[in-house]
Amino acid sequence: MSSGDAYGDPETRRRILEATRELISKHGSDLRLGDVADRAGVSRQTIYLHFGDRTHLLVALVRHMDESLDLGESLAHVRAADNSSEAIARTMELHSSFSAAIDSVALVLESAQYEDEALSTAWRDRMRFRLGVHRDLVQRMADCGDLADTWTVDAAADLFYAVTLPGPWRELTRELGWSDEQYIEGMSGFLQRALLSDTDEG
Amino acid sequence: MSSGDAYGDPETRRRILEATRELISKHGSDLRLGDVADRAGVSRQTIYLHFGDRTHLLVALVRHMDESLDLGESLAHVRAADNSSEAIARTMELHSSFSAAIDSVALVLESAQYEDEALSTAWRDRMRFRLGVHRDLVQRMADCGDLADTWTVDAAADLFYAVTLPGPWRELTRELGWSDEQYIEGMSGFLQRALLSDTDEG
DNA sequence: GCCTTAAGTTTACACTGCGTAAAGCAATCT
DNA sequence: AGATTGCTTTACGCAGTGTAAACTTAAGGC
Repeated sequence: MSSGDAYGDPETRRRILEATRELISKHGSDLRLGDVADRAGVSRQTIYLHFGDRTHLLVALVRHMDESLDLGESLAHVRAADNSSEAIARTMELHSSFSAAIDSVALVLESAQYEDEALSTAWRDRMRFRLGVHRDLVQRMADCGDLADTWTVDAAADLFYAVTLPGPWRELTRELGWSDEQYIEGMSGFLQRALLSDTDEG
Repeated sequence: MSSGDAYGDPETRRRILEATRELISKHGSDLRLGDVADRAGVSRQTIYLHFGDRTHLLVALVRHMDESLDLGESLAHVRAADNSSEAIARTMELHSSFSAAIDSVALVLESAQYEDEALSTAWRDRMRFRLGVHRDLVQRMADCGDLADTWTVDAAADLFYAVTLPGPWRELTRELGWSDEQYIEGMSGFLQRALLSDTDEG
């Protein structure tokens, strides 16, 4: 009912998802399905026909955004870095642009996940993937001998991941007035000092 | 109507706030005022008499928790540390116990702040205070010459603050299975390496 | 003892947003 | 022509918030 078998015209579906994304970025979690319908140029019931309920609309939105953002290319660029310091810097560049793009949706999903089973799994899926990316990165650092002795790969990966969550990004850039550059520079330096061995920090 | 002039019996007020806290830790942001009333042994209308509406109940809860937690003592213990490394470690101990105590409420407030003016100011007030505590701490490090040259006091304070927000704590301890000790140890080491000058990391 | 005020209860109701149900309409397939 | 698909329209049930008004109970003033 929810995942594979899409009801109706894919174009209509897409328009609804786009409308949802736009309204979330304006009104956060208190978006009304009626407004989404209006914005998509569709009746409210159509949303129910396509997605079943509010929750599954948001779940679909997560997938939709992942698909439309096409992470693969950016990740390849990170992996192409020829030293650990540069890899961290490129990761933070990616985080910066990515966070800005998904923040309003992330905010809603983050907070809804603890009240909603389906949303929770969708969001945690995403986060697991994110964690995996960081783990690979840290593993590479370790393989090069760049990871400081203090850290196991797992511990460093978890910290790298946790510290670059949307929350801290939001606080620094949205509340404390850091520019994108400041965030990238600051966090990169922070992580390089914390994770890499003292010999080659950059 | 909301802040200074408290309506009714302070004891009743306290019971309502306690009930709110307990129910939030169970049901998160979808607590129902009816349930709060039941739990507090009071009619639903009494809540409205005391707090006006749902929002101002939550605002009052923020103040209530701050008062009941009595931060002062713990902060004194942090300041009594005789080197920067130890100060960071003690800060993380404080964060650990504190985060666990307020997490469920923090989660609700964090997410609601972007939809609700009154809640937003209440929560940001709290966060400003938190930031100030970290800034003082970093200032002390700088005064001792322990802060790494890379950092200005402001940048280091912002990062210290942002990285120790409830979000990362929640992710590490709740989702990635870190124990309290692991969080304290891991984050302390992380911050010490990142912020302190290379000569004396501990 | 009587009056007043404060604190809280009870009942009732309006409003909003979610979700469901059913009938109808237009286009397309066969 | 008949059936299916995609969507609309109208209608309704339900839960939770917030408001209003009338009633109860207890404490204080004098």
